[in-house]
Amino acid sequence: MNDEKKGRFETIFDYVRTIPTGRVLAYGEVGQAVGETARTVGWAMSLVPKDVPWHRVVGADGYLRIARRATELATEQRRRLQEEGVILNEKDCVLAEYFWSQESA
DNA sequence: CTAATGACGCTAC
DNA sequence: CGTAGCGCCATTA
Repeated sequence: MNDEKKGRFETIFDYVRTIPTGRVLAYGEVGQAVGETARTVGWAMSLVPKDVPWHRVVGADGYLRIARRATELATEQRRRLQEEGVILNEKDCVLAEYFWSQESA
């Protein structure tokens, strides 16, 4: 245990795992919560394990920033979100009401 | 140590 | 509304 040498990812992964179903968060929001920047979060997402709901992480404006690099993954992410009850706009944009807030519940 | 990259965020044009 | 550039930080070569 204690493999903290893996990097800062562990902190980010742990936070993403705490995201409830039907809710989403932005890279910057997660980064701010763990004390890292959006860049670091985005990097961690590329190495995120399967036990982490990476599909619940979207852009700060609610759009799937991933679509810019991997449109195929964006389609899969969009499908997963809808299965969890998250509705997306015609532009693959998540409604602000789906953004999760620790103080909101 | 330097250079390049990356699933970001924002401003500028 | 679309594209480009800068900042910011971590990882890899």
